[in-house]
Amino acid sequence: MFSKSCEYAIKAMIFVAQKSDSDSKVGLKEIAEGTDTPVPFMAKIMQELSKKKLVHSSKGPNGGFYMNKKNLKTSIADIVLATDGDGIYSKCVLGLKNCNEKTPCPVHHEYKDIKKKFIAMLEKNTITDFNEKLMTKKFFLKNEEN
Amino acid sequence: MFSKSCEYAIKAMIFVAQKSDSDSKVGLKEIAEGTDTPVPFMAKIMQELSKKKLVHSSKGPNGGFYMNKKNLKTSIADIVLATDGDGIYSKCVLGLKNCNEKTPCPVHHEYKDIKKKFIAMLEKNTITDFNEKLMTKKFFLKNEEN
DNA sequence: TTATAAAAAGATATTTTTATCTTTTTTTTT
DNA sequence: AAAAAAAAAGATAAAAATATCTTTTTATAA
Ligand code: FES
Ligand code: FES
Repeated sequence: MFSKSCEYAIKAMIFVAQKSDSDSKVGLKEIAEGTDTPVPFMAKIMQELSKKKLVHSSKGPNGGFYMNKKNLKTSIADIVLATDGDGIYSKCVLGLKNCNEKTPCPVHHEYKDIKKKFIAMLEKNTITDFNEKLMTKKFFLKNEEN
Repeated sequence: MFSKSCEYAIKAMIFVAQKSDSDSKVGLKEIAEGTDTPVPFMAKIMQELSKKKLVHSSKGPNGGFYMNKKNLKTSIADIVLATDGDGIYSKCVLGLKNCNEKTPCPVHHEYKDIKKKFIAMLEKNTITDFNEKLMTKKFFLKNEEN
C-alpha cells in the first residue's frame, strides 16, 4: 500500500507529536526505538520530513525534533504525499498510463468510490487526532512478535 | 497498491479471457502486445499463473494460453492472492507486525471498513464480468501516452 | 572558546522488484 | 522421423527500494 518510508514517516510523526512539546524535543534514537524502525533509515526520513517542514528540528545538545501548531494539523494524506507522491490520487489500480473517465480500466468506476473514501480518511485524520487516540492507551505504534 | 506483476497478471487474465475460446488459444506475444507489457516479463507471469492453474497452456504449434469455465470465474482477489500474497487481507496499513483488535494502530478501526469494501470489490468482480464490460468497448486495458 | 551532542548531508551497501536473455522441453505438422 | 512452433525453465542484468555507515555542520553548555 504505502512504502516503508511512508509507514515509518507516519509513525514518526505520531511519535514526535506525542512525546514533544514546546520545550522538550525528541531525539532520533528515541523515535526509532519508539516506532520500531532502523535508526539510520529513520534519520533519512526525518531529514526529509524536516526539509519539507512537516516537523522541525534543532541541532546541538538538547536538540531534536518537535512540532509547532501547524505541524500538528498535518494529515496522513500530507505525509503520504510528502513521501510517496500523489500516486494514490492519480494512479490507475491496474497500472494504465492514465486514469481517466475517457479510457477507464475495467475497475475504474467501482474503484473510484472506494478511493474517494480512502482518501477522505487520509485527509480527515490529523496527527492531533491520533495523538488523542493514543492518549487513551488503546492504540499502538508497535506490537508483539518483532 | 499492487505490484507490477500483479497489475500485468490482471490485465493478462482479462485479455486471455477475451481473446480465447475452446479451440483458439492466445500466444504470449499477443498477450504482451495487447496489454502493453514487456514480453519476457509477461512470460514469467504467465508461467506463474499457469502453474497456479489460473490459466491453462499448451505447447507446440498452435499452442498458447486459454481458460476453462472455472478460470473464467476467477476474481481479481484470486489473482492478487496468487501474485502478491495475502497482504491486502492481513497487513497493517502502518506496517505493524500484527494487525489485530488487541493492539490496533491508530488507523486500524477506520481502515477496517474501507478495507472490507475494497476486498469485497476484488472478490466480487470476476474475469467474466470484466469480459462483458470490455465487450461494450467502454473499458480499456491500455490507453494513450505510453 | 572549547568540547560535546545532535541533526544534516553524503557515500556506500544490501535486498527486492522488474526486466531480459538463453536453453530446454513439448507438441504438432510435414 | 525431422523440423518448427510454442511455452517452460533457468540464468543474468538493471533499477528501485531499503538499510547502513561516515563525515560535516550547528548549537549548546561548560
Ligand atoms: S483507469 Fe484504472 S482506476 Fe482509473
Ligand atoms: S493494526 Fe494497523 S491496520 Fe490493523
